[in-house]
Amino acid sequence: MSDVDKGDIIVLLNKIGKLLEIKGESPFKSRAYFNAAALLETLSEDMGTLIEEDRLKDLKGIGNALNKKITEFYRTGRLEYYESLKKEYPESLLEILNVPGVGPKKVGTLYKQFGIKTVGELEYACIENRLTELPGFGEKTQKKILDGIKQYKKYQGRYLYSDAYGQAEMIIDHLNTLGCIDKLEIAGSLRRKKETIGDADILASSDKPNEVMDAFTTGKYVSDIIEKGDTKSSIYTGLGIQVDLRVIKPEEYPYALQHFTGSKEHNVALRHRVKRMGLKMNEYGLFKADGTNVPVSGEAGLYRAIGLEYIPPEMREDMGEIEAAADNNLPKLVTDKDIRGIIHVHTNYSDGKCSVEEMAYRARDLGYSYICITDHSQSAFYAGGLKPDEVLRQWEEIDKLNNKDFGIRIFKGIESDILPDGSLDYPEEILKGFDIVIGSVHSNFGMTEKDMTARVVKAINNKYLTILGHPTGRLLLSREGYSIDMQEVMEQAAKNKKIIEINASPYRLDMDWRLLKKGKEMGILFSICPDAHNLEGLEDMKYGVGIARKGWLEKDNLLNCMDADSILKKCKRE
DNA sequence: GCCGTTTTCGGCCCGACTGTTTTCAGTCG
Repeated sequence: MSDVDKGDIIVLLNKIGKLLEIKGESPFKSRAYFNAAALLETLSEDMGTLIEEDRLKDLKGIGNALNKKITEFYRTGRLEYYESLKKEYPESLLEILNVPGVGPKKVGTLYKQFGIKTVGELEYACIENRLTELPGFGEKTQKKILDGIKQYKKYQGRYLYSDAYGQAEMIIDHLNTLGCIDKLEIAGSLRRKKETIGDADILASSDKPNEVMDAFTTGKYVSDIIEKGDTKSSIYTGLGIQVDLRVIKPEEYPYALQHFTGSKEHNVALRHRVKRMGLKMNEYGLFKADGTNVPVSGEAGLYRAIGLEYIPPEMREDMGEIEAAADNNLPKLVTDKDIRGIIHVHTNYSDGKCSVEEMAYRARDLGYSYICITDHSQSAFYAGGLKPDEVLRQWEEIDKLNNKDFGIRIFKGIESDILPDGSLDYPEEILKGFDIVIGSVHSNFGMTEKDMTARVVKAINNKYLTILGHPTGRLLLSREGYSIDMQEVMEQAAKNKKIIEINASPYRLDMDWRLLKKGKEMGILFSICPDAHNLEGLEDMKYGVGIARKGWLEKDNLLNCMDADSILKKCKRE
């Protein structure tokens, strides 16, 4: 037995697909590898079982050849075909594909003609002015590649949702001052509320596209213009984020909005469906075989015209939403308004900036009916974790505030470290005084998956733990989560009726939305928590709601959609 | 490399912009 898991197989298939593109194989062959990888991604069944029972080949998209290759890799941890492919086209070529403006064909040519294998070698060749010697490569291409490398090295091409959203909003505000725009909206992964964003897409409808494009490319936020056309222009903002603006005719708006919201996978699946219906779909319309357009009213009308319920943008990831929409079986997604209260807030007792009272007042003003204060526990010395006597002092203060009855209930909580041995950070007599105990891992990240899973599982089995905080500890774009078996964690949480946090901080958004749907099916209750350290942090709740929506959650799946009394009842220990 | 109310062979989703081209390939979404 090797320790290959599904993620390893997906990575391998994608790598093979890309190397085949670089090699110049049939695009349909490489696509077969990408399709298989995407298929496995949506699969919740255990890979081991599937392979042992020889049911892999029953999946639509996996034939004889892929079945054999996946099985070989799963059993031995090695795929001979891939090893020989790597001898021909080294793995390091894949990194070059991340440079904007460089695709598989160019990588292939550069490798065959110049032996360029890395981003660094490519940069050097550009500086040496050697690229222009190649047919099909000119002065401008070389400059574009050099700019692309600069961009890639600076930011690796991805941004936090919150950063990208801020830039897009600024541009929308600027364009809204024009008089000639009919409709204007954010599209793309930003509209789908992905946790990180490659670029921001904005869609406008206007009868005067040139005026709109001129305004877009001359705004104060522009640091560089990448391209400028009648229907599409792209710029880099001061933060280095690429923003694409598309301008279309007003009558094309619903079709274009759907198209440019994506995801690519959702749209491919949708077009397959549309094709089977004898229709054709693109950003300009929905067409019958004779070429006449099917008129629709809005994006919802477009989905209706192809026999589907309206699919909210957050769900458009080809994770089963099309099938659910065809069966009129889409969930009624949670909204910001469903959230009744805030859990997971730090104050100046530990590493927060504000007092209990200040945080509570702001939460009240934001319309919430309760707030649960959860400062760090005593072992978190780096964050000023609370010693038992400080806990008692905070409880007194909370009791006093609650007696004033100023329009919001304050719960006593703690974000207790889950210590390396899996225990919580206070003796029982302190733990039992909290209304809510969030348990989080803040130390010893380097444990093996087995040990880390055991550590967290032990905490989940502790009767004083209410909520498992940021379950992987990841920091988006900067720190990988610790290795942990989330399947096991979710099973234990379901069994022990423990709540799992959706940390709404835009730096975390942990747990990952891709796991939420599964957790929901397992009957797990989640809680959207801002992990706020100041007043502004309370407004991060909206990011968590977006992630919950991506994970198909409804208000009944969320602890903090309950009222204050129900929460206390829910969190009461036997 | 996969698949079949169009098919066991010949298809496989669709279009804009750029650059290097005299009609198109590559990249991107």
